[in-house]
Amino acid sequence: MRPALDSWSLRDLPGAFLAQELRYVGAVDTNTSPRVRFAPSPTGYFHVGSARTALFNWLFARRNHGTFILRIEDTDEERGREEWVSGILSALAWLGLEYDEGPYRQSERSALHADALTRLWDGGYLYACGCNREEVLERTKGNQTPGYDGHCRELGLAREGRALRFRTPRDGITVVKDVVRGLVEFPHRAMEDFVVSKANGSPLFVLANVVDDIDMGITHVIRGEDLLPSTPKGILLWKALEGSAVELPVFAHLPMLVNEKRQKLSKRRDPVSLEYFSEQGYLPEAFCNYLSLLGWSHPSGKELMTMEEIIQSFSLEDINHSPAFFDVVKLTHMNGEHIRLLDADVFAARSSAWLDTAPVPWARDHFDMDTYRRIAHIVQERVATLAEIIPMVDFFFLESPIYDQAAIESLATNDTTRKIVTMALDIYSRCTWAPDALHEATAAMGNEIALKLSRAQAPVRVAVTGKRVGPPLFESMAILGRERVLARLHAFAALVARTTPE
RNA sequence: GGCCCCAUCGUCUAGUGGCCAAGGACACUACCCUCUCAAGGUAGAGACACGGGUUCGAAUCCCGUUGGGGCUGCCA
Repeated sequence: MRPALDSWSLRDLPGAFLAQELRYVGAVDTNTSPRVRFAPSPTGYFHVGSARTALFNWLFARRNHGTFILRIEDTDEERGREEWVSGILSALAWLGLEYDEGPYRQSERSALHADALTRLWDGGYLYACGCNREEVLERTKGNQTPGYDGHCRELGLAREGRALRFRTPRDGITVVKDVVRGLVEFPHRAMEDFVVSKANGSPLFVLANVVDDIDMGITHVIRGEDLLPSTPKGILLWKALEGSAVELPVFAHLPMLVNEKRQKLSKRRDPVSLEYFSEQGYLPEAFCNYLSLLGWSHPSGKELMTMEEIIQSFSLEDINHSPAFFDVVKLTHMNGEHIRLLDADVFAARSSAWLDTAPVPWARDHFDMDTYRRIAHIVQERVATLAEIIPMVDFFFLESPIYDQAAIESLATNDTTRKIVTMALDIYSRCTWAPDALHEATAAMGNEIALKLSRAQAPVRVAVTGKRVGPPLFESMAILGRERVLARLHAFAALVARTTPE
């Protein structure tokens, strides 16, 4: 299905290409150190598809001791917005994908693009076009091959004030050599004379993208598969600019990330920004780990990996062909695994830092780091996201717990509740204040009225934490302290009395 | 419509002609563990889209069909 890379280097490369390769013999560094770029356009918030592309570029650069370049493709001043640019920057920062060069702004490189345009014009590769979209559509309505009909191709129109089109060869094909797809052939007759610059003179994507790639010495173009159809256009431009014998970059078109309807993830249609994941308490390393598994897999099949492990085994050749659905459920599970991988003190530090800016129900100055440190390891082994910590520890930092109404009501109609609370008030005021002793005391209490521990602890749990589920009760009580526990039991008794229906 | 890409459990994938009565992970089910909830452990259910070839032998190679997707902008 996919020809080996070296099979085509011998077979279909022209002699000139081989000569080109020979020039680099001895020039060790330029030939062995790859240069890749992540080139987002600031036309929407940063979503997971962009993150995956950025990650794969970064992984490839790190694996091969190459250079990872960030280039903002902001040539469309109509759609670009400055806040989207900072969104890109902060997303990359959160992901931990630091770039070695950039951020370059394409809009600041217009002199370069203008120069390329002039060279192409002078070389006869371009022609001016005065048609507008409506006219073209009108003329080509019934055509077999869609797109521009070449109306102005031989008109010899003056360049000024007109859009410029590339004179696509009528015959022949352009072959895209792609590491993940193999050789992909595009017949020229199915390619239109595409526009390279607008009537106002500003360059379009294909042009600016290629000119900048050439200028920056990009060796590997790693991007989404949606860009595959525009690649032959880029190659045509590349050859027009650099000569047909030029050494093209290695292309790697990554399979699309799709939504539940198997459509390409879109900024408008699938509003899941990266910000959401950091706000929900996903760990960037877990996020990257999960993302790395979308279209790529470790040769051993290992899934839970550190960034270092991923870097060490990452390779473009191992990327698969099919689109992948971004599954938040699996991401969440993996996030939990990464949380559990953390050293206890690291978890305490990172999670408390996250809590610091998260929406929490307690007053900020009621948060107590010493208490948190004591409970953190218990929380660590049962949450999948940092956001799940909040309801699990809130009762430590609240004056009185947030009561689960359903729990209160069901306990209030239960006779044993009152008994247990009364007994608990008594026994907890006398017993040793330690998890084991509290465990025994509660079990003994249950024994007296023939209740299993699971039943006997329930009212106590609700009284102390406000909820039916939570961290281990006796450890929590030990940390909370005898006074506060007793106070909550009293308050709870009153609450139950008030709630009890006659 | 045209061009291009893709096709293994619900999902992400392993698989590059025999080691596959198809392996792993998430989700699901049952059980174990257990003070609740998780975590953890064990077991289970679950897929090669279809049809033709090639071959002693095909999930793997070829052709076709079907299905899905991408592109088709003076967006990127």
